[in-house]
Amino acid sequence: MATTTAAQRRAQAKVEYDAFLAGCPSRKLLDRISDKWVTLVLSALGSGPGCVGEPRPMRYSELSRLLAGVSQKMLTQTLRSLERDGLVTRSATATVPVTVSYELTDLGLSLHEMVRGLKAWAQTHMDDVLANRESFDAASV
Amino acid sequence: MATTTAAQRRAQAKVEYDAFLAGCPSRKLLDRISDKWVTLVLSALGSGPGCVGEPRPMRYSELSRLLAGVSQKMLTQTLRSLERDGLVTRSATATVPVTVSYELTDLGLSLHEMVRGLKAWAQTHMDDVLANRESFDAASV
DNA sequence: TGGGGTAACTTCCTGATGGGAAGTACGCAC
DNA sequence: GTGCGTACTTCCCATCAGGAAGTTACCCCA
Repeated sequence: MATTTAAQRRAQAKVEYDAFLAGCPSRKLLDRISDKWVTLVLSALGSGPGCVGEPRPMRYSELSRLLAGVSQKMLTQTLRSLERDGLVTRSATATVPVTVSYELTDLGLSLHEMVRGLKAWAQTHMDDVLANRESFDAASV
Repeated sequence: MATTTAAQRRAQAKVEYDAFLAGCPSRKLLDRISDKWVTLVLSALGSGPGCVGEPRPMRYSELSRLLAGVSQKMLTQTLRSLERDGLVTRSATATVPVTVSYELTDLGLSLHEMVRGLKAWAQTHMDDVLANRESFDAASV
């Protein structure tokens, strides 16, 4: 047949791209999204401050305040690359001073589903990890 | 009451730890697991070369070959920190030369569930991202 | 009319970090 | 005793992230 369904194309992509290969474009993409600021920005845009809300647009300054410790440079850089990859949209309104807000696209939302799990995992398993570190450090004195 | 169940403690941890805060330990943990080599190592140990198999132990050299482009330094460093955090176990058998193999713990397996999604996402949405980049770059000439 | 304020960057400098390559330890085989 | 294979470890350098200060554009208040 001449046409393929989305599911078929996706299944094919799975064998075409292999993120284990250094030269594969999907490896570079995986490197890009396996980044702490990407994870935090997507978490913020996807479920708000408490990580329990709905996806909603957020302003630059709001993100900057929420993601404690992010430098302006890194935030701008991260948002720019997410925009380029089609994961967020940037919209500036001509108020004074100019107001810029960022929002997840559908594609960004699909990645958010994955990333949200990471943040939740870190928070729920923190105690386990801490305990493991303690016993590891104690053993290797 | 004086005792708490594991589930209660976990629910409490969710509010105690907030990875958005720069000083929170879970933020540092999230930074640690939002790392390209962590993602790739966990993917490899969790589902083998094609990302379709079962979790199984892998040798240092096997990982090094599979994760094309990883330096020995980074692989050792990543494995060490995963071991410290209780996500993998390291077992050396006294053959000649010594054989070392790494295997996911239950904790590592639970993180693998999240991480596997990231790699799959990168591979299935590669084309979308590529298309977005093209139109973005074309628009900003 | 000019000084101050704010949002969203941008630039510069410097310290940290990742990659590459070379070195190490061990023990057997030749 | 020399060479090899595995699993590291160390050193050096290029790149990169963080911090702080500068930039633009416009309005408000005196």
